[in-house]
Amino acid sequence: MFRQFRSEVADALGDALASLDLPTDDLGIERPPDDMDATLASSVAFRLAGEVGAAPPSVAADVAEAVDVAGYDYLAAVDTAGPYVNFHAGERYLADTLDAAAADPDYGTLPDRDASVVVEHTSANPTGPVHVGRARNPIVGDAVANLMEYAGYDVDRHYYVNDAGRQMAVFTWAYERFDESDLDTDPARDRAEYDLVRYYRKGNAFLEEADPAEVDAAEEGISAILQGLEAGDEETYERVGEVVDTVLGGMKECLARLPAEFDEFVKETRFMRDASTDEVAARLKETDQAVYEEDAWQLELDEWGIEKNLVFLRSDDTSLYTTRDLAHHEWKFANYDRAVTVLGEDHKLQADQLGATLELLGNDTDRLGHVIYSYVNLPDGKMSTRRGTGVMLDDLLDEAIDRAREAVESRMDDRIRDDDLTAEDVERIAHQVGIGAVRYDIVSKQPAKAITFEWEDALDFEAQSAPFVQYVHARCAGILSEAAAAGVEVPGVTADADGVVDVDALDVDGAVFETEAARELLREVARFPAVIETAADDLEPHTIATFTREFADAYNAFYRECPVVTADDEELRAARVALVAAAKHTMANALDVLGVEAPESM
RNA sequence: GGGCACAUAGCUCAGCUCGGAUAGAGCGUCGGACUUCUAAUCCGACGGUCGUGGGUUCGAAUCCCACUGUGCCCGCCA
Repeated sequence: MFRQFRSEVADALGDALASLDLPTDDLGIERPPDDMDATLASSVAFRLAGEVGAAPPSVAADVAEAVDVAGYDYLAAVDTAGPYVNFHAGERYLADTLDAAAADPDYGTLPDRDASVVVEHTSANPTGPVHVGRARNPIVGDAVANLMEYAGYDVDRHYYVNDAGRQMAVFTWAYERFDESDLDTDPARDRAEYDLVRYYRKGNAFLEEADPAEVDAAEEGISAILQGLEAGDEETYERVGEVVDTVLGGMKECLARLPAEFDEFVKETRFMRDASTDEVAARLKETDQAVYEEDAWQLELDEWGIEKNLVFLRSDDTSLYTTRDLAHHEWKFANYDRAVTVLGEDHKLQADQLGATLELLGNDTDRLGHVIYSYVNLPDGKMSTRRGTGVMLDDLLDEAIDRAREAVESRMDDRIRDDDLTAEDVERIAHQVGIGAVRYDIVSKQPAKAITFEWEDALDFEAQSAPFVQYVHARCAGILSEAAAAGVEVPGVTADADGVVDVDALDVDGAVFETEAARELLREVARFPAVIETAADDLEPHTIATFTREFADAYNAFYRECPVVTADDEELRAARVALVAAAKHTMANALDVLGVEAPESM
């Protein structure tokens, strides 16, 4: 609704300016401050004041006078407040919003764009347990993927597996070289990646500490693995693959707890085996930017503002990570309309080089998108799988669930409420709130900002956090089930088990719009699809979290002022039940984008 | 040394892409509201040189420049 209203305002204002022979290139349409009773406003009068030769308020009055609201569905009135032209939506705007959102559990989903997008995220090297330093990636990445789906894209989620590098060669060598008896620790958790990471750490420690002769022998073994991969040796692929798949299997289980699921795990070696990396390298050699210096093939990318040469073939003619990633991205372009990658800021230069080189190879890099996030660090330094430092994501999630469970239980004791929560309910709520709080805390912040991990901050359920917005959903669900269970007769309006309300017979011109709190809530509901659209266009899922907070404020004001089940008359009750259903769908879907569960009760 | 980010209330953060109405929330502090559809809620008060300095503009937290501080990157590693 908001999107149509916004387009109506643009049309009406454009026509008005044209009729006054004024430029229409900058309409200055914006959202007015919260306390202003207008749906949209324009600051165009400021810019036209000089041209017209009159003060902005006078220009605004002339413009408002020239706007013709006839013929528009939602644009009902125009007035001015000083230099601003304010646009007001009519009753039908709110009525249609109520109608659309109450009846549609998928409210907020935009029309199919007939375009596919691959969202690549996480892609952590399969060397061991997922630690909190990396956790921003799956949480932001999953939200970006969800967001694109809501925005009408056909989305695939990919995890790019770096299975061709030295790290995996070292890991494979160490796994084969050492036995359980060589290790001095037990696995921190009974899962594959916790088991195998011990070999990886043991191998790395060995390479640092062992006698030079032993290290030389080890390096020979590692080198043999790397050469086997490069030569396309099947046996080597199998040896490395066993380690990669086993560790990755464990990491998948950890990520599934968030939950973050993937449609495909794309292995780097795939682009070595199918010869596409060689093909990319051959094409790069033919470009004007290719130079052969210091025995290696390089690209001069200074046209793209990158001073550092990019080596794409080593002196022994083997490929590098970036060369393979080029083949990987051309494969993405061949299969998808857009490719979005979520990656840490340490990969920024590499991403810039990749983009420049893809353009050089003739690709349309407008199809490429990046979400760059800054790492989560510990108060006293970085997290490292190799060194074994860091807080594991599993431990954070466990602790979050434990603390959430304590909170549920203490609230049941301390509070005056008619709870009939079963033990299963407590456990469900603990999971929903605990994991939701971790995700919400991370996804609600701008990814570019650095975060230092502190247990207390990460697990604070009081601050603007998941339970605050989840509670709104639980309140909606409570009212709807209350209305249904109490057998409240609401003509034309029935809420089924999923909270879907049939509003066909609802008199939407009814009293629901008399209360300002209800109108304000409906305006927030109306805004949701536009919020999805903007967030998807900008790849900014954190703006959805901001929306959930603003939406929660509007809902809580409505909740305070407008009794629903006990409303005075049937028509009002029916309309408010529909509004609650609309609010529930809005919040449920906003939370769904964020990957945060929407509890029916809490 | 060069490049890319970030800096907003005591603390944690929105707002910046595309300049516009009194810079917004939460936490903390202080004071209120549960015989009421769930108080994980709500209401009120206190709290700001928007890092510093310049510039552009009718108008700058927002755009430009310089500086300071912090993070990240600058390998024939991934």
